[in-house]
Amino acid sequence: MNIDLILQHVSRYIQLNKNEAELFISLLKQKTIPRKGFLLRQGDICKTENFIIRGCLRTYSIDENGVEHIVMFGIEDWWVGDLYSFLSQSPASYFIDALEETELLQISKPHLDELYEKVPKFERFFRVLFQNAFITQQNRINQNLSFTAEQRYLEFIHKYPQLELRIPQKQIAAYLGITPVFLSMLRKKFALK
Amino acid sequence: MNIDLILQHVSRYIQLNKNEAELFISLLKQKTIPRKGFLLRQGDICKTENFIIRGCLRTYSIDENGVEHIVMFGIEDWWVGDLYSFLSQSPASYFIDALEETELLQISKPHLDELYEKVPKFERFFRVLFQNAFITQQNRINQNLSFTAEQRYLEFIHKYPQLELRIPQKQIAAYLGITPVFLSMLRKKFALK
DNA sequence: CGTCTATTTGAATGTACTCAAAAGCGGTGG
DNA sequence: CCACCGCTTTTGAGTACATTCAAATAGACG
Repeated sequence: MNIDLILQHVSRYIQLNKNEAELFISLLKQKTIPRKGFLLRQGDICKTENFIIRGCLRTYSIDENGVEHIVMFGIEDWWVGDLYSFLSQSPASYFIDALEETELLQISKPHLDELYEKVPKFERFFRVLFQNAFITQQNRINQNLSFTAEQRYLEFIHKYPQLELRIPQKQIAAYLGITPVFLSMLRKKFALK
Repeated sequence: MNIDLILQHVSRYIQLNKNEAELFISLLKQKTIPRKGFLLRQGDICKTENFIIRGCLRTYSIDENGVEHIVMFGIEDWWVGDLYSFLSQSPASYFIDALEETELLQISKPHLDELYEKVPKFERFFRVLFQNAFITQQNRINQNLSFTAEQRYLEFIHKYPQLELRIPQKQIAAYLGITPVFLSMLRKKFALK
């Protein structure tokens, strides 16, 4: 079980002694999701928060016209899940599926509560994580308000150059909030320059 | 100094004993901002996180064409600030000003760090706060991707009926990401039905 | 009461979408 | 290993949603 990655990840924010690290690890469960496999469907209860060791997931909704809208991509070193569903144990708003075969470490709500209880440092760990996520999301909201589709696309490939190579164009369009057709037109325009 | 509101707010998530509450309060500074007054300008360093006791603030950016885009409104019981600027003590991306005369309780970065140190429960407090803010923002991102301007407007007045009455239409347009002119057209359409 | 700002209205324009069809690409089975 | 099938991307034409510009009207505040 590939534990090093998550211990390294945690150690960027808090220091664990041996006992604490062992407890933490004992609360995790490994899972592998094949390409195109689902981690969560709209309407399910989200039972776990999920740390990605390897692979790529997308969190998305499907609107009344059947169009997919991606609220986030997850790759190595990221946590994914439907947080509201997880916390309230109510039906999920989002689908989560794999764009590549993906290896996860999962923690259930009871286990996470136990972890907060026994190792309160994890309050800080997740406080910092959510803090950062808040900043990232606020940025994205601001950019969605301020920028045209063209600017948002350029910003995306500038900020996530790795992702652009791994992910079909169609998915990038669903993240930017435009149609694949329109994204194709934008790219053609750039190619001419 | 009106402290009850913030103590009540904190007690929704963590329990403080008398000493802890006194320490917390001792780290806060009160401030009043007049209508149209600024709490923060783009380029300033954001020195404090700010809890709103009374009034209404807006956090916004101004794009290259001089157009304002509102990333959030803040009213009673909310925290506002430019979080990235606050944490890194680097120049702010956002302006924050008052739509109404607003009363704040402010905590500086050194004081907040001291608070985390001396009363670690506050790690949990802010962890939960950021958790909730994350969910709210993710929702907004999803709605910006999924909905037309018309749907977003209806959603807004449904979700924040109090705000709609307190805030000029122009500001709502800047929050929804549309022009005031177009919002006016939408409203006319509804009035006819 | 007068000034300044917000809102409304109308016309012309632009950005992004829909629909339809063709071309490209990748995975799978024969 | 090649051929085929399904999915993604491209291309083009027509359309819809939202913007810009300009001017008139309404409302708020000193």
